[in-house]
Amino acid sequence: MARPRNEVRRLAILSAATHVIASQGIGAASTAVIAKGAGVSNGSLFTYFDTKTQLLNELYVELKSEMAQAATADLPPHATAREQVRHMWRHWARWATDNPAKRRVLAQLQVADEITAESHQQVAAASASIADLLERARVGGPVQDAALGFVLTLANALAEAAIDEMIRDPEHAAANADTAFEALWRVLAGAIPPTDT
Amino acid sequence: MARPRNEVRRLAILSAATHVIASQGIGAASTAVIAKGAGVSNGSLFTYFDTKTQLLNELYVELKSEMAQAATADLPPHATAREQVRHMWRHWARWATDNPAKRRVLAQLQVADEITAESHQQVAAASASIADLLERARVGGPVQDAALGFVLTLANALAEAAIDEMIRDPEHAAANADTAFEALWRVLAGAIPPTDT
Amino acid sequence: MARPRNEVRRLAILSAATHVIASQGIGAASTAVIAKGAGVSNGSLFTYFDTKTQLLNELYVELKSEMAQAATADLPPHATAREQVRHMWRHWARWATDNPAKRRVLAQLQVADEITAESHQQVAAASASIADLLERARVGGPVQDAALGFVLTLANALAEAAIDEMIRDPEHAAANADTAFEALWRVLAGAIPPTDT
Amino acid sequence: MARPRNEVRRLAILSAATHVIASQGIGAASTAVIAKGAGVSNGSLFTYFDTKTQLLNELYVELKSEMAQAATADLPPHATAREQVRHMWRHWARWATDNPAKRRVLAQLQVADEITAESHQQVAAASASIADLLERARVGGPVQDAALGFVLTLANALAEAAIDEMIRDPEHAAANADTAFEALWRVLAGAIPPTDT
DNA sequence: CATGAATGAGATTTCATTCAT
DNA sequence: TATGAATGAAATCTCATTCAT
Repeated sequence: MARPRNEVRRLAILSAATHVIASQGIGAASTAVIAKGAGVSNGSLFTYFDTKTQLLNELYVELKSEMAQAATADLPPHATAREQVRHMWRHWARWATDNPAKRRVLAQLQVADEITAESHQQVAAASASIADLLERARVGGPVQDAALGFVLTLANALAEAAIDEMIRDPEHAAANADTAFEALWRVLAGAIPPTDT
Repeated sequence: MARPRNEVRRLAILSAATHVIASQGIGAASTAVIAKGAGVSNGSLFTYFDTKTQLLNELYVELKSEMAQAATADLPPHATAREQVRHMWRHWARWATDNPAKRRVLAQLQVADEITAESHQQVAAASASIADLLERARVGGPVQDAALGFVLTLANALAEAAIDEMIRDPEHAAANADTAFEALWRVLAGAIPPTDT
Repeated sequence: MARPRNEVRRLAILSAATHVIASQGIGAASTAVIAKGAGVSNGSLFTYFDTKTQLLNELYVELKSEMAQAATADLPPHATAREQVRHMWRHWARWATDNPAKRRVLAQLQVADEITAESHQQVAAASASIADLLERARVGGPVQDAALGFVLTLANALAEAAIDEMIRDPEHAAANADTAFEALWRVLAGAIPPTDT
Repeated sequence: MARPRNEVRRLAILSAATHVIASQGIGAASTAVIAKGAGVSNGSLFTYFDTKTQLLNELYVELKSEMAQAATADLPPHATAREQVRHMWRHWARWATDNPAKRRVLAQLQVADEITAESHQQVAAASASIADLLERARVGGPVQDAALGFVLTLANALAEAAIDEMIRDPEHAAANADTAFEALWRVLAGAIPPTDT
């Protein structure tokens, strides 16, 4: 079954999957429900995705890539590392708060057994520019000798936790975002520069 | 008296569930497989747990409580906050690396839709001493004004990420453990004392 | 398993079965539920009744016999057939309205597949005095040449329908009882005597 | 268009259910057995009926409607009430003796707990012309002041009992049919016209 | 004899996937 | 290519009956 040309339908299916998983949980996301949500027949879904597992994997890669892209968009090229990390962090947090459903889905897919090692690798590749930035930011800091993967995991965990809290308590979102950024930066660079917004 | 309800069997079922979920994922953990793994008949499982959901919830609470208890065992009462956090962190990490299967299960159950709000509350109660310690540790630090829940989430995410990495790369586990603790401490207290192990 | 001596328990089980079936339907009457209703252990039930089918059959015979006995109690020996039938009918209706649960159970058991032919025969034997009375009453009437079983079935159906209605609409129970008796009598004897009551 | 939902298959399932219930009782009528009897896969049954309960309810309504329609087919419009009731009675009896399996099923479903109040209402609506006829027939008779529901119940019980007997003893079916009709008529109208047949 | 845990054969229902139309 | 009916394996849970205590 070659990939068909009607990209719109494919996206409709992925979108429906997102909404179903976000609102009802991954357990309720049967192919029938997803197809209906996409306004597509049950059987049609399988001309766009060979298996349900494949659908889930593609969704995972797509969402994670979108998030990575949002995080690193418009990075000011000549700013300091701290400025760049702060920029990234803001965009990351904005994408997350703007797309709570996608975030919820990502959280579920991240630990789902159906996601293959290959997908995780693809995601890592798509997150390369985030990795690059963190690599630069940690130079001279306390985690400079750790494995980069470890630092990435740490940073990601921190960010996820912060965003979770921001979504849960929108009123203090701004303050928490700042606090979280400072925490992230302390982990990376260990110190706080004298002045900065 | 009839055959008494056998606590050993109940634990065997929970243990079987742990092993199945850890090795095959939560999707493969049917009651049939769990029962067989426990050397128990399919029907018998349901004399120990009314529903599969209940089994999962009890397993979650049990594992998380065990972890919390391991983390806060033998806390030196008169040590500094930093010493206490370090102590907790070491025990936590040791439990996690000693029980990788339980860790994997916990990671899966934490985001499973079957886990009820009540179970999450029970877990929070069981983790009270961890919360207390972090509450003391952050005094005067950069996150002292954030919601405690937020700090807990942050610390937990950090620890989980670190332990993930330690399990993934056992050779550098010790070094990573130290790095992670320093990161955790910086998040909590913001500064590094001049001397300490 | 010989019949045990503790008749009280046996009756408690039958009574519990009656209440469960009457209120929840025969589908909800598992041996566990019946046993609990009788304040008896699950296993114990099987020392009083070899199988669930046997329990149901004994219950059926018991209830039907009780009803037949109630219907023909204190039959005035020298009264006319009409007087006797009326007497029987009144007692029958009273028993039914006084024991609505038992009635409902009887209605369910009558058509249950578990009731054996033998039980139906036993019931017929227990209803012999009703049969005798009807046999006498129909002499000279329009159904005098039909099979007696047929007449019995007819009379029973009529009575059941009437009692159903009396239970459903208690306010007009008395009037309906009279109407039903007249109907019954017309079926049996075909004519209404000039004066009576 | 996909394969269209096949009415033939739906009827095959209902028919299989009828045969199983008639010969083995409602207790033996598992969806697996019914599906196999219909030459249909287990899962397929559920594309025609959402639940087993629904299947049973539809079967009940369908059979009862068929019976009511058979009973009131070709009613001579200008005949006397007695003629019309006799006509109805004959058709009713013929349908019943021609379809003994359906009859047995109806008897079982009538008292099954799975049949909903709504189904009973639908059945009542489908039996409206029978009710109309009885309403006309009882005018001036001894049950003219009773609730119509009561009269319907009575008539139905009488008919059912008679048909039971006719099926049980086919040799005397014709004679019993006549006897039963006279009984029915006496209940309704109280008197027997001088000449007829 | 009483108890209630143990058993395992079903029962109903869901669902990814296939395939006739 | 789109549709949705068809499939049957699997999943959860129930229950009559047995049997260790």
